[in-house]
Amino acid sequence: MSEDERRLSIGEVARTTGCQVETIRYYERAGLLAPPVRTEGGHRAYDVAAVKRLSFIRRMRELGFPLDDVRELLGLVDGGDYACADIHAMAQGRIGEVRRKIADLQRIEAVLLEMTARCERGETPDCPIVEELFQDVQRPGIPSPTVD
Amino acid sequence: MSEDERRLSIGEVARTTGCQVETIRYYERAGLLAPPVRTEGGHRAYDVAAVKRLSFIRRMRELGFPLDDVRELLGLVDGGDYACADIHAMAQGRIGEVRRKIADLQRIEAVLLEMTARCERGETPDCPIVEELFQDVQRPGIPSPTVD
DNA sequence: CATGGGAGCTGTAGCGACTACAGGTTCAAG
DNA sequence: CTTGAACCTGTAGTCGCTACAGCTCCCATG
Repeated sequence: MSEDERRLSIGEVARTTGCQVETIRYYERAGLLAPPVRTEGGHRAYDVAAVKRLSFIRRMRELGFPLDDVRELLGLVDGGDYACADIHAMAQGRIGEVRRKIADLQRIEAVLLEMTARCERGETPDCPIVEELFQDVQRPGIPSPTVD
Repeated sequence: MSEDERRLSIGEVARTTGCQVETIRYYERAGLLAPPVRTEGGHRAYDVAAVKRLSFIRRMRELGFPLDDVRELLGLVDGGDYACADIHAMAQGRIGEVRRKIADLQRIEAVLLEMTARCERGETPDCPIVEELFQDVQRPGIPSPTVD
């Protein structure tokens, strides 16, 4: 028996990929991971390919791709009919989102810094932060779309 | 009747605060906004204080505070027994989170840029991005906690 | 005064991506 | 053979809304 035929339990897969056991089962339910063969007792027994696939999913998730994107890309790879250009475009789109998010967060940081700078953090309930937030004027404000 | 006694419909409140009608009702259910008086027909009729409170909630949300924090802070303000220092600490904590998130996103951006730089976006299915993501080696990687 | 339609009402289900049980079965070490 | 960790299924909960469905209400126009 070669190295490629080794079977791993779901717990071993979880440890090697850094995913949680429940998440792996969730990915199977969600159609991202094919149902593996089972032992006589009904336990999942994964092969090396499944581990690679799961690592792929995990890396895409770490880069912030939504599961729909992961599913799409896996579909293309499975079919073997994907073009490098498509994947490039996907990554480019993601870069745009990340940049927008960074910009939003930097604006939020600036507002928070400005607020805390004016705060004397005393024992009295006269907090300029609270006062500012309770203003009835519409502040120029922080972008609404992607807040967090 | 003074200006302070004017009553507003939920739709008017939504327009002046920039919240959505459903969100306002959700905040009421969630215990952030006291149930307002009702008209004979059962429609909510808000006063000016409610509008201020809702604007406060909205601003905190825009700054990325979770509803639990908003609830807590409103509780303190309602009780009148809050200390400026506590609020300062809360804001400081939030600044830390924002900074961590920015750092994570910058790392993600760097990885995505590096990946796309090596991509020739051709018509063939030999994409270095896909290949990289399918590596079975554990990459140094992106921090797991706050991905997006 | 009737009518139409926009706004409001309640209650429930859905989103994304997990996470956390409860209550059972299997596996492997001692 | 016994123990207890790991596994199984199925369901419900998380967060902060959002989107119905199927009503009722309000008000302006004819």
